[in-house]
Amino acid sequence: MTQSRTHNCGELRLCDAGKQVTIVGWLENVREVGSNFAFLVLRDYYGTTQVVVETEEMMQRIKSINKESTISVTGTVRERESKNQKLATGEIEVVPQSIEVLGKCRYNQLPFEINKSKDADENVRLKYRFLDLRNPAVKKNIILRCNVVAEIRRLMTERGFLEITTPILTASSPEGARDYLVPARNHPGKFYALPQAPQQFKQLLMTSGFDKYFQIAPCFRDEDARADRTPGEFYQLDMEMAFATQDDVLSTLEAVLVPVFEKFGKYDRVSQTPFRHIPFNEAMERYGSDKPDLRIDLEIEDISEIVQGCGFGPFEGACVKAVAVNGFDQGRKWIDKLIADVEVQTGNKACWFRLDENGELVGGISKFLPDCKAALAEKLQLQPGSFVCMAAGKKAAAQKTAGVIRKLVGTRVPGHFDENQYALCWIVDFPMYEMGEESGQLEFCHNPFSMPQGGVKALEEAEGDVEKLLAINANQYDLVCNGYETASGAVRNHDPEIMVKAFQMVGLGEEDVKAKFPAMYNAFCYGAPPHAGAAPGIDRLVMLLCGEESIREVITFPMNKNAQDLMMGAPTTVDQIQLDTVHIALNVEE
RNA sequence: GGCCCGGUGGUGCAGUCGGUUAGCACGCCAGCCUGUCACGCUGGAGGUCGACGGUUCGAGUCCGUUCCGGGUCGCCA
Repeated sequence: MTQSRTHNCGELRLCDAGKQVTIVGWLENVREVGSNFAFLVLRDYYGTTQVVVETEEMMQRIKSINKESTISVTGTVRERESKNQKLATGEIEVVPQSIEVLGKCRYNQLPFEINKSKDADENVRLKYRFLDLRNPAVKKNIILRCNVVAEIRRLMTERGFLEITTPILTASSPEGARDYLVPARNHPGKFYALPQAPQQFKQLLMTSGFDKYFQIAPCFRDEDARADRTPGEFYQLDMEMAFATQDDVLSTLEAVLVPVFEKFGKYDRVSQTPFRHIPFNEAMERYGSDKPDLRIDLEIEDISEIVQGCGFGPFEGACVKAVAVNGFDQGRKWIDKLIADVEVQTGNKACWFRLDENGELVGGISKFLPDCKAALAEKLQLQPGSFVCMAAGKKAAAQKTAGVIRKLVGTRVPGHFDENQYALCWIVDFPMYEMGEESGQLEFCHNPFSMPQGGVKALEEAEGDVEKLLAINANQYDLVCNGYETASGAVRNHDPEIMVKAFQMVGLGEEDVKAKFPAMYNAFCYGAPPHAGAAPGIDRLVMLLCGEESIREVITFPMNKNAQDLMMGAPTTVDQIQLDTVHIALNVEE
């Protein structure tokens, strides 16, 4: 580059007319108007600026330059003859004296058009992510993410939190997700693991007396992807506070996250603090989910007792949940789509009935229900034109299915979904234990680090009584925003004796605790502070702020669903020498 | 691993009941156009319809198998 730029492509204004400038960027478009006259659009990070070519010499010069080449234009700023009010730089143009190609684009046909890259096939976008990111509409999410992270750092630091980094190469943890393993060259047969979260490190920092810790922490989990869950790696605002209660953590996160939602969010409305607290059991009962979307005003009703004996097989002896809407005017096709979508998302079939304009039971399973009609009408506040969709089964399955019905009906029937807001709530009082579906044994419901409510006393009183144990709640909480789990946290169990007791309830002993969490168990025996913390997911938070439905839109270089990086070609095979160095023999089926 | 949806020129999509030369928009190439800004106009190139097999006189379309992608269930302490 013979001449450094004097201005960027977003800053020239009418007052700059007459100045000699050099601007650089990507050749976004060429509009030829007449054989000796053309407009070039030059784009950089900051914006676009129009360059007008008026001489035959310059026309020849630009003919050979492919779009998306980088060029340097030196020339004079001039007031436009016809201005474009839609553009920040729309009042001026640059008349070039020289145009230098800095980086030639060797292809005149791109894999996709830059400004339409969001419509392109995702494989192609991910393979050419560097081109995809040239699109300002794609780039904007990444920029927002940077600003969000900077703001979070500022707010946390302001509140006295220290950002402390923790190891990436660490020990495999025995529970939770599958680990990513890294062979240890100097220790044949042994492996490091990438951390699923800095959980144990941050708790150890508390025992070391770092009062308030946070970290924008990479976390690695070898689990399958979802639309809102990237495979492989993701980032959390990992935070922990010593000598803190649940309320200390919740109010800290409210104080940090609300300004972030207000400043960067797509929607202006954000829930007022303190956010609503909804106990887990209540959330499951009323919303059929531990991450309810509170923008939907529908709630689930239990009609198990009303419909017992109605003669419809799946209802017999089952838990039956219903979602009702009034003023329903959709046809059979709509309903069939709903039932099909519920089945796709839950694996369970929903059933339904309607009341027609005369208040008569019609459609679906209505023929089984005449005897229950009055009771149903009272419980569900039915009117002529009501639609009721139901799920039956074991309690948890019926709740979950009804939760999906609530979400689909609420967003599809007009008037029940107040979309343009951030509806936040805390889900609290998660159960400490649950019955394992496969094992039939008592298991930790979420994680074994949480302090059981009532402490060791609650455990001792419930010991041996499965019902009582299942009723014990943990000091554990999730932050939910618009139906997405946005953060998860707990008051930790910092007492080795309570830890051992908690493990005993699931059939494990002191030796197991020591073996699974040696550092923490050891550290807690040397005087640990009560502590609590949480970890909001950065990717999901930014996704909510941007209003994106795919998490890949807020990750700079995302992997695809199958945890492949199509751009870099990861994962790859490696040389035999590399394998030998780390003492790995492959056992791969053809 | 199960289920649902999709795969058609470089890109996005249409393609009816199985029937003639597979359409449209954008992009690309050529020509025209002196104020465009989603520039416009005219013409052109570009397709083994994901792959394999089957049914049929005839398959983009129907059937089977398979590959790839997305969604979802399982999974995610």
